[in-house]
Amino acid sequence: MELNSLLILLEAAEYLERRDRDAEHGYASVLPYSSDFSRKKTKATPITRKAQNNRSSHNELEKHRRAKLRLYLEQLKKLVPLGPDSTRHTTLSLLKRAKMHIKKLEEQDRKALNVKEQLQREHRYLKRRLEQLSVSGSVERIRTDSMGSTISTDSEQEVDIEGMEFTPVEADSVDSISDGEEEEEEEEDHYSLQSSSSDTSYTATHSHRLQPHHC
DNA sequence: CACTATAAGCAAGGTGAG
DNA sequence: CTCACCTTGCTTATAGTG
Repeated sequence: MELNSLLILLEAAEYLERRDRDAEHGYASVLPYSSDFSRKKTKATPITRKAQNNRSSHNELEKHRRAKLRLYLEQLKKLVPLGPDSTRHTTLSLLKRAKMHIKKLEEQDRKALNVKEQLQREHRYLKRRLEQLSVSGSVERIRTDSMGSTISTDSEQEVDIEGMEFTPVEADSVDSISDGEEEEEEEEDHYSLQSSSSDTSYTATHSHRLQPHHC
């Protein structure tokens, strides 16, 4: 479905909600037109043949427009997960559901983005650590004097990072991290030096392997 | 540029079905 | 009574014309 149509439908949903709310309070809802716009019926004008033609063609066009609207609603219905009561739904309820669904998707998207950024930071951190260790020859020592428990190849570590799965708890921690995102962004280099909560747990589990000289 | 004609869209009010 | 549909009048945008 075109985004435009969806936006129009969402606006419609908001308008209908507002109208219902306003009706409860006994005052007219604000129309999309100018606020003082009052739709007055004009005095009856004699209906000419031409006017009749115009009118019927206009009716026809209006019918077309409604059909299009119905079509969009049908398409929307396919996109929005409907509840168990999916057999009975009104236009308004469908639009409300669509609105909720979009909000949910936006939230999921935001969370996924946070997780991705977190993983990227960890990836950068580990890369730097690896470089540091290679320079000091630590990696070579690890390879020679350990026969199983330590990391063996770069590719294996790559798999570790890529394969990391975030439990809901981790995702939450990521969320809490994102609250102070701005500071973290500007102090990105500090990431490897200062340990954030998840960082700490990560280095705690991995540092004993990566830093044998500390043992 | 001002005016007019036309098309498209919107909202109000009426109506019938469930 | 609620909802969807229909009709109709009004507004707005755009194209055409003098």
